Amino acid sequence: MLADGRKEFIELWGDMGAHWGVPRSMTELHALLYIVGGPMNTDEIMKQLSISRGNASMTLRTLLDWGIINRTHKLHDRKDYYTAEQDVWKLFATVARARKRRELEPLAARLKSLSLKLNGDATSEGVAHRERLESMLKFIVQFDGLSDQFLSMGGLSLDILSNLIGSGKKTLP
Amino acid sequence: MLADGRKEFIELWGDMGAHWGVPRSMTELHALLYIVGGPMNTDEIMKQLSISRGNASMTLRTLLDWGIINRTHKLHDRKDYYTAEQDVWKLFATVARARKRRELEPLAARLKSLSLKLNGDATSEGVAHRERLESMLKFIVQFDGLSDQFLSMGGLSLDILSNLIGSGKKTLP
DNA sequence: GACACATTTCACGTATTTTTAAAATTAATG
DNA sequence: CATTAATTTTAAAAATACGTGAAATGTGTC
Repeated sequence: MLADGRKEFIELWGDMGAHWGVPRSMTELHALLYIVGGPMNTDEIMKQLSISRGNASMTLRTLLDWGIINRTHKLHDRKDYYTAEQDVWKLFATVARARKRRELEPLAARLKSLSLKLNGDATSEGVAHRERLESMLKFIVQFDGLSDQFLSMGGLSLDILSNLIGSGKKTLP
Repeated sequence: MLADGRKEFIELWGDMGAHWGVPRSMTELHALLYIVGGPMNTDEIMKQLSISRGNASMTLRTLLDWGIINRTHKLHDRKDYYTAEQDVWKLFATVARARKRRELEPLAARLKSLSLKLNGDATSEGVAHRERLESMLKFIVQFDGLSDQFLSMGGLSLDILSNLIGSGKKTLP
């Protein structure tokens, strides 16, 4: 039913997900909704991707949790319909923010408490270890802060920053 | 032999790796070398992490490939010794560049060829699909370019950019 | 409030990935 | 050039993650 190019896009997106440690069906399902553009219900999705109802249900829920798809309804139809966010920047920012919250922030917190724990150790070795730990921590905190700012800049950030950093060299003639 | 805090750091780093789809022993081994700071040989590493020689060997090779540890030697000792890069920015930039090359660039290439393939389809549906595909592609290409610039800025990038973007608001008093 | 349909949960089997242990290869020393 | 030590490869075992289908739980309609 879906033309070749679209199937290939879905596969491609699935490969990408697999590479990133995200279940293949997660990114595939999202790719399907993204490329189709309009709302689809669970059965249509199951058929297109040939996945089970259970899998579809769990994956849809996770995508909803991540905030990159939405649930809608049609009149006189009890089925749930799903649509993907079409703004690529929003998509990216949502996923990035979620990852940041789930991974970077807990990491920083654990490093911080570890650093405190090492305070007691006054041996030269202990001090050296704490220093290394702290430069790691410092980096992560800085990176975290920068990504906050970056993500709150909105969709034009990429253009703006490219110009800022590259001192305008790389723009088109 | 290793104090508690260090063990915890290794575990923490291992957890992080697992989250990112990288084998746990990969990031653990790197964490060990990073926190210890000095050169270690395979046997010391095996003992500390209680992993097999085979595992240690394969993991060390991969870390060498990634360019985040180095091989050294001691006089009158045939064993190989390994040290981790201590500069956190270099560490980050190396890993990021490798990921970029291995993931972002092939992705962009595949999207590009897909977009061409869809050119033949002149139905309104086909056109809509190609448009979505192309906004995705455009984003990825832009992002790719920006990260190139970012990664070539060196260790002070984080500070500099924070000030640039945040218009100096978030610096210390 | 009971029926029909839709969704979610969960225990299970399957597949993939990671680790191990042992065999093979490579290199170094006397 | 043989012997010993170190490393890499390999194949099997263990661990983990993934998807499935059926049963259970919801939800709206008559």
